[in-house]
Amino acid sequence: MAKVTRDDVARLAGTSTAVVSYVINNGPRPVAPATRERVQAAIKELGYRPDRVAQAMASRRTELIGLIVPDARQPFFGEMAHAVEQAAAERGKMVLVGNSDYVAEREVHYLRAFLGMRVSGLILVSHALNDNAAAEIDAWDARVVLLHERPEAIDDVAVVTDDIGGAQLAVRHLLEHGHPYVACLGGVAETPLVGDPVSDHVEGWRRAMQEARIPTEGRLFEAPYNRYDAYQVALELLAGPHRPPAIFCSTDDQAIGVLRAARELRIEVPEELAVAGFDDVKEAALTDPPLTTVATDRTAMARAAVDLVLDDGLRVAGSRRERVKLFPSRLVVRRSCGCR
Amino acid sequence: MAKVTRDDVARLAGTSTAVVSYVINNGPRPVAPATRERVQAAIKELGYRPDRVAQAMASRRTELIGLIVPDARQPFFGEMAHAVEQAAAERGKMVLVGNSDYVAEREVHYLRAFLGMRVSGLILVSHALNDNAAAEIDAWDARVVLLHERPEAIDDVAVVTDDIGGAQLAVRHLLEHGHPYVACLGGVAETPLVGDPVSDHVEGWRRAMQEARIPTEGRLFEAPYNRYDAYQVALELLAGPHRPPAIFCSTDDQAIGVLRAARELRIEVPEELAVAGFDDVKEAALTDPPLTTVATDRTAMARAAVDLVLDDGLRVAGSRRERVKLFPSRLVVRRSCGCR
DNA sequence: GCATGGAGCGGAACCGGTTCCGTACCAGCA
DNA sequence: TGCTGGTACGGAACCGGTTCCGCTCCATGC
Repeated sequence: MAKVTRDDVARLAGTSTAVVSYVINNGPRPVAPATRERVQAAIKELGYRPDRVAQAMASRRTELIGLIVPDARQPFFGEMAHAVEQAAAERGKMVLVGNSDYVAEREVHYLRAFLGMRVSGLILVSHALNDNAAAEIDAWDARVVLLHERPEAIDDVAVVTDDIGGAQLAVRHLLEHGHPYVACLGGVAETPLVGDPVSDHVEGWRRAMQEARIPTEGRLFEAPYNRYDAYQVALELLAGPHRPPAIFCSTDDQAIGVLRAARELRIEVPEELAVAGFDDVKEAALTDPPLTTVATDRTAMARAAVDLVLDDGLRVAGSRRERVKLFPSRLVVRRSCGCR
Repeated sequence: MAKVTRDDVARLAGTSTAVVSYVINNGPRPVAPATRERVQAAIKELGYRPDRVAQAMASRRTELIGLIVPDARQPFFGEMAHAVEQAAAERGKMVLVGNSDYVAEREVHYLRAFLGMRVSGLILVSHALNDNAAAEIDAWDARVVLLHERPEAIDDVAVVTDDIGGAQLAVRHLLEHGHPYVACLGGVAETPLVGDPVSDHVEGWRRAMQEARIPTEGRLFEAPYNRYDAYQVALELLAGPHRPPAIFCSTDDQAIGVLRAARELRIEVPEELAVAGFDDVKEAALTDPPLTTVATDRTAMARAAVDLVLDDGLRVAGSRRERVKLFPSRLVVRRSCGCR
């Protein structure tokens, strides 16, 4: 099909290209109803579709939001990305997703690429944020919202959950079952970041243990945030001489790996080992036993992030206004912790 | 930071904007080494970054590939999307991902949106493809490659696996263990499509059963392609009066749901129930017991799809050249089928 | 010595829209 | 009737690049 431009439409409707533009965008200038109808008829007849690239070029705007996540294959990030996509669609925007794979330079790569495409805003759910990225963002004068994470380097606008508090809830709950202590499976921090939610989970664990006057030394273990690596680490830990009575994992995905390792070793959960996670991914309800975890409202958070980035997303490295939107987290009790 | 255009660069380097362009794109016109260096110095000094939108506008090309999947949260699609992203990155392209959520109109929506953004090609891994979508693609004269699926409406360029043959392998393998028959958990087809790989899995099951002269009537069950729905269906099926001795699932995700249901019902796998899936998602190695399945080379398929779409992706609804790239599938034997 | 040709570059058209500016036209009012 | 003001619209500049066209300059060949 031959390319149809707005010129063709204007010609057929007997008007100017400007008017066609106003009809398509509903203003801002008044258009006589009769003209409007002629234009619309012409558009339909020719099967005209405006060229988004040209629109973006001329208007210096796009309908795009960039989203950067570490790895969308992990359930938490996948679900978060999906929620952002939904929220964006509700506002007529499309989402570009980039997976950083936890590599800082890939993150900067996507940052650059997205900004070059003139996305109208950026949402970062990222582990690898560093000064390099901050500089990039600053140079482009971009609207950015941090979702779920809040590294130090960049901390103006963020949508986060109460990670420390949520973790405390979970650990306290485990302690109430009378376990002498609760071990913690934290993440492996390539770049230790203040504001990393997962390390905040570790912090929550630490606080809950301290409240109960239980020492934490030697009870913190580490694994990458996914089930596969957590499985390997758990196999060693649980088969070793100091198997903990209970373990709090900083992500559900890790907890799933731990459950799998326990089964492998014929350790009964929750009778011989209590397990809790964090995130309440969909799968947590279908593990065996179902996983006790801490839920966050991903849908609401995604919506908030989209709203913020579109309405008043800030330049990240500019004024330190500290606009942080905090969402509560709540404990979801299932069988893996020994209740019922 | 003030916007820097190539004009500024040209001025600083004492040359024309055209030359700047040739330097950035490495040709096609020769540029004297000295000039090239002056331009590069100017670019660096000014921190100039070309505007992708303007580039796309002027060159009528983009570095974008559109990818439409049903739901990237499902492991298979998530892994496929990741593979495509990798393959595209190797060729310097970026991927726009759209989730159709199995809804045909959302698919057309993304199709339209992506084409409006002048993606240089489209890769469809989609269930909902229909004539509507085909018309849209045709209207835009787009380059399209179908990955993993091959609906009738659109069948020129496709990258697929040997779904029927792979399923036969798995079912034959199950039969060799002496089970009187193998049940099949197929998909729920909103729109029955010839070329739907998952229904091809069912077809493979049917053929393998026929080879062995075993009737298939009443032995085909249906569930949506994810573990959650499959779990529900399996609970009923396995608790009912006609529990099959073995079951072949059309996707691994479904098989995971079946395994979970079996555990819930205290049915031992593989002793009391043999299970096999299809796809060999990463998680299949970590189920309990590990899942026997049929593997396809997603990395190679994704790469092939990217190559096809960039090099000689065809207009889908044009000539019926039937360019189909078939990849073999192979059986991966793990414990869930009773071996070892 | 002069035609030939290719390398290197500047100028300008162009991609397909948006948006500013100016004007024609008509109604309302003095 | 003449002036004012607002409505509807046409013309054209502009967004920031790419790419075509043609010019200059210099080396080469006869």
